This record gives sequence, C-alpha cells and structure tokens, in this order.
Amino acid sequence: MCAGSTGEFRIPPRQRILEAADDLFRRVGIRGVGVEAIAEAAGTNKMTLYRHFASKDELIAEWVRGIVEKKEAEWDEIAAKHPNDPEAQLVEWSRRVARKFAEMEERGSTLGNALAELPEADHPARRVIDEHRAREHARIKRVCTEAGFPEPDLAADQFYMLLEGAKACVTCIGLKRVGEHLMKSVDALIAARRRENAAVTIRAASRR
Amino acid sequence: MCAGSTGEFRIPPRQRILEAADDLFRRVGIRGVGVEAIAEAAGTNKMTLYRHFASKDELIAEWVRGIVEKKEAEWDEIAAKHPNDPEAQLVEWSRRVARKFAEMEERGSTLGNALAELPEADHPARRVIDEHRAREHARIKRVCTEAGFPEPDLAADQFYMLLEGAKACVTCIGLKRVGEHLMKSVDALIAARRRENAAVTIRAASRR
DNA sequence: CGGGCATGTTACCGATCGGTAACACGCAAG
DNA sequence: CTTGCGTGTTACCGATCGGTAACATGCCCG
Repeated sequence: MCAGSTGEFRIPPRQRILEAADDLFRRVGIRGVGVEAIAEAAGTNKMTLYRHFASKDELIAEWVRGIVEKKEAEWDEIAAKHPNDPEAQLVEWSRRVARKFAEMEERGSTLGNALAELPEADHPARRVIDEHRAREHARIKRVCTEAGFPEPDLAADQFYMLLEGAKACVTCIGLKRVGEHLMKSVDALIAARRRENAAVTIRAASRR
Repeated sequence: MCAGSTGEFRIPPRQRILEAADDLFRRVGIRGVGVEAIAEAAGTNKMTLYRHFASKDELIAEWVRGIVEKKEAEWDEIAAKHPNDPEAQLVEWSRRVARKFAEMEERGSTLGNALAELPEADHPARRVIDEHRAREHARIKRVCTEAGFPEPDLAADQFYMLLEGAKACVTCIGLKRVGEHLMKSVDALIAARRRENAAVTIRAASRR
C-alpha cells in the first residue's frame, strides 16, 4: 500500500511534491486538482505538503518560478553557445521552442493556461509570470539590437508574437506544421533584416 | 433589494443568464464563478437557471456556441461586404480583430482561456471550440486559395498563427502595438504574395 | 374569473475543497 | 538512551460548489 517502497525515493518530499504538481497542473489544470491528490501523487500526504508550502497558491507560485527559471536558464545557455552571434541565438531559440511543442500538444502553453486559470490580479503566480514575460521580451529586444535590427522594439514584438502564436496554435493546427512555420518565419525575419541592411549599405556606398 | 425593478427587463431570463455568464466567465473565468453568482447577476436565481440549462457544463457550451456563432457571422458579413475580393476580406478581418483587442486587454483570448479551464477532453464546450477552429481555419484556407496564394495551406496557417499570436500577446505587449503588428503582418503577407505572383507572371512571359 | 405555466424563494443534499490539530513513527546526532 | 526533528496518519473544520425538492407567486390567456 505504502508508495514509499517504490523507487524514485531518497528524493526529499518538497521536490517530489513540485514534480507531482508539475505533472498534474499541466494535465488537468491548476484548479482541476486538489492538494490532496498532489500530495498522494508525490507519495506523501497533505500535511507534509503544507509543511513545505504555506498554501496552494504558494505552491502554484513556486511551480511557476521553477518553470521560468528553466526557461531563462535556457536563454543563458543559448547565449553562451553562440557568443557574439545574436542571429544564431534567435535561430537556435526558435528551434528549441519548436522542438518542445511535442510536450504540450494536448494542453497548449503551460504559462498561458496558468494565467487563464488565475483571474485574480494579485495572485503571487501572476506576478512571477508577468515579470518573466517582461524579462523575456526585453531579452529578445536586446538580442535584436545586437543583431542590427533597425527597429529592435518592433522586431522583438514580432518574434514574441510568433512564439506565442505558435504555442497557441499547437492544439488546433498540429505541432509539426506549427514548428516548421515558426522556424521558417524566424529565418524569414532575419533574412529580411539582412537584405534591408545590405540595401542600406549599398545605398550609402553609392552615395559617396 | 430585488433587482427586478431596474431596467434591462422584459428580456427573458434565459438571455439574461447568458449575458451575465458572458460577463462573469470573461472576467473571473469559468471555474471562478458559481452558478448561484451567475443567476444573481442575471437578476434571477439558481432554480430558473437550471430550468433553462441542464447543467453548468451545458451553460458553458451554450455560451461558447453564442461566441462562435457571432464570430462566424462576422466572417459571412466580411465576405458579403467584399464579394470576389478575397484580399480585402483578409485585410478587413485583420482590422476587425485588431479593433477587438481592447475588449480583452486584461484576460486574453476568451476561447483560449475557456480551453485552458476545461481540461476534460470530452467536455461539450471543447467540441464546439475545436469544430469552430477547424471551420475558421478551413475558411481562411479557402479565402487564401481564392486570393491566389500558391500554397493556401501554408498561408492559412500563417494567418491563423498571426491571429492567435496577437491574441495571446495582448496581455504582455499591449493591445495597440499588437494590433498594429497584426495588421502590418497581414498586409506584408499579401504584398509578398503579389510580388511573387507578379514575378512568376513575368518569368512566364519572358520565357515565351 | 379561473386555470396553467413560467418564474421566484427557501431550504436542503452530498461532494469536494483548502487548511488545521493532534498524535504516532522513525531516525540521526548528542 | 534520549532528545528532537522531519515525516506519516487520521480526523476534522468551515466554506463552497453543483444540483434538487417543494412550495409560493405572478401573469397571460381562455
């Protein structure tokens, strides 16, 4: 009966709870699962859960924090892999996002769904997501500036809309085509920027 | 005390309930409001609500039906306004979507949020949304075919991703910029198609 | 006038939920 | 050994939820 005899143990309960919450929140939604079910799925019980998290809302916020930390760490990884090559960073980022679509085929964007389930404007998890999005958008804008986009603000918006649009369409268009279109669109935006910059250079050169 | 003395009456309760549900579902989410609060907001009570809707899930489905009917009627309207001019239809559609962003600044896409709150795969409202999306995608594809896009399937996906991406980004980028980018992107896709078709025509002409 | 039908009102049910109290167990360190 | 801490277990609380029963009211139509 006791789930403790199975493997996966030696892991402290706090982490197991977060992993169970991650699985359940994605599959049935934040409001679709109770704390008891989360604790049980983690091989522990409600009381232990409440010894590690002040409330369900705090557990949600902590779960969201883990997700955005992973996403932002990935950006660091990409930047470290292609130093001084912002275009390659944008391309690799689109590839990684496209590859990750398989995980969310059924339920769409995890953070987007979380926001939809948390209408209260002052929910702790909302702040985490909002601040993350602001940081991500600023980061893309910085990369666009480095890549020489004449209007990095506009370019960043376009990339961000592509990203979110792709995520939102996975459930209705199909992950394979969406991933391809995302990658193609990113490539097209970069190619267009190159052509434009080249044209400007040519015009400037022919003027002297 | 009784809300019945105020105006807005003579309207049958079923419609009032649907209107109240529309307001509350958008503001606090489907799972964020109970049937009692909906009935009260409609100036009636729970019992009357259950005389018109078999269950809360059926009320949700009916609410979604109303939304998709409005959206599809708008497509008919657009088609009637620009007969035999598919490009103008796409442009006007992007304008209307952009204009409607103001309504959803706070909470994002209504149908997207609804899907996020309904994880059960067999929920009646899910089917309504899924079928609507399939019809809308097919419709865009048809318009793209009529507009002479060489790959209407791909073009339809792109338009659809633009639409959903814009909706998903309203909450994090701002409705004004998102609307402008959506319209600009649609225009750009159409302009690119024109250039390409023209180039094909020229190549074909110079070949003979 | 009278009957019938839609609506309003109240009370209630069982289930589930987030959260807490009290206590028992195990285990590692002093 | 014993002290103490993290964990497991059980039972419980109040609130809320979706949904129903039974009865009272009002209003339209014949």
